[in-house]
Amino acid sequence: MTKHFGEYIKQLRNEGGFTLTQLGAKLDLDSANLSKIENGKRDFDEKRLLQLASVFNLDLDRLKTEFFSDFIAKKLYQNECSTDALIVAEEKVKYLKQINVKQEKLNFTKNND
Amino acid sequence: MTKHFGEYIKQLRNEGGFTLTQLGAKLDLDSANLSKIENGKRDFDEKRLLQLASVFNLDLDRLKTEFFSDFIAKKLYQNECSTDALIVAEEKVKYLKQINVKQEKLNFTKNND
DNA sequence: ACTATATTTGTCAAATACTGACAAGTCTAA
DNA sequence: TTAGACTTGTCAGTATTTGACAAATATAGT
Repeated sequence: MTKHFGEYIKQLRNEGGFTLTQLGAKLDLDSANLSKIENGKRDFDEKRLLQLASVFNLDLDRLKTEFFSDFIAKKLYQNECSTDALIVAEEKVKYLKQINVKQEKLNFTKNND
Repeated sequence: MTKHFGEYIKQLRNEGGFTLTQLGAKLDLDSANLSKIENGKRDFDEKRLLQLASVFNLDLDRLKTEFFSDFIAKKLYQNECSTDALIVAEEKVKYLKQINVKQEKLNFTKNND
């Protein structure tokens, strides 16, 4: 388990035997900034997840899970929020998906009047 | 269940019989902007959670749970991220807390050399 | 229909946060 | 001690968020 996503990247990088400069190049990222990310002083930008996955041949969905779980844990921890929020969040995601399905059905009907 | 936190505020406001202007005043918030929040067109600012809790006499921890669960659900939904992230996040929160405890112990020892 | 109030929507400048870039520092191994 | 790796600090440019206000629309009472 890593303290933050940057630490996870560092692990990957070390396992892969890359330098900061090498990995930075693959991610379009200054090595200095990558260093900060690895040390938790900057956040890794969501938009580079796909690149990261492809550099290390990772499954994007798993990587997302890693990234967002980190993001969420940090948020809850920093705000001293109960992990009950996670349970509630799960229900809400279901609810949002369900609404979306309903909306699609409505649009379908509408477009076929 | 509400689609977003703003909708939840709207419920509270209606139950309390306030107008947007009235509630806005209590929250230091322009009524127009509060309207946008209620309709999901702006985000409610975290820093006003305490005020919100006090206006409606709500338990702050419960309100935080509501707020952050919404925040998290939105994040996962928008990024099409698996809810597995929630399980992982729970472990991570535990881990972060545990690290913090260890750190405190270290500091304690240090300060008492 | 008219008026007053409530709500919604659009816009904009100011404040804030984020990002890329680079310089300068420390660390490490040959 | 020198080269490459890594860390840290800083800063201007960019993007995002926020507060504020005007104007449009909606709603309810008369």
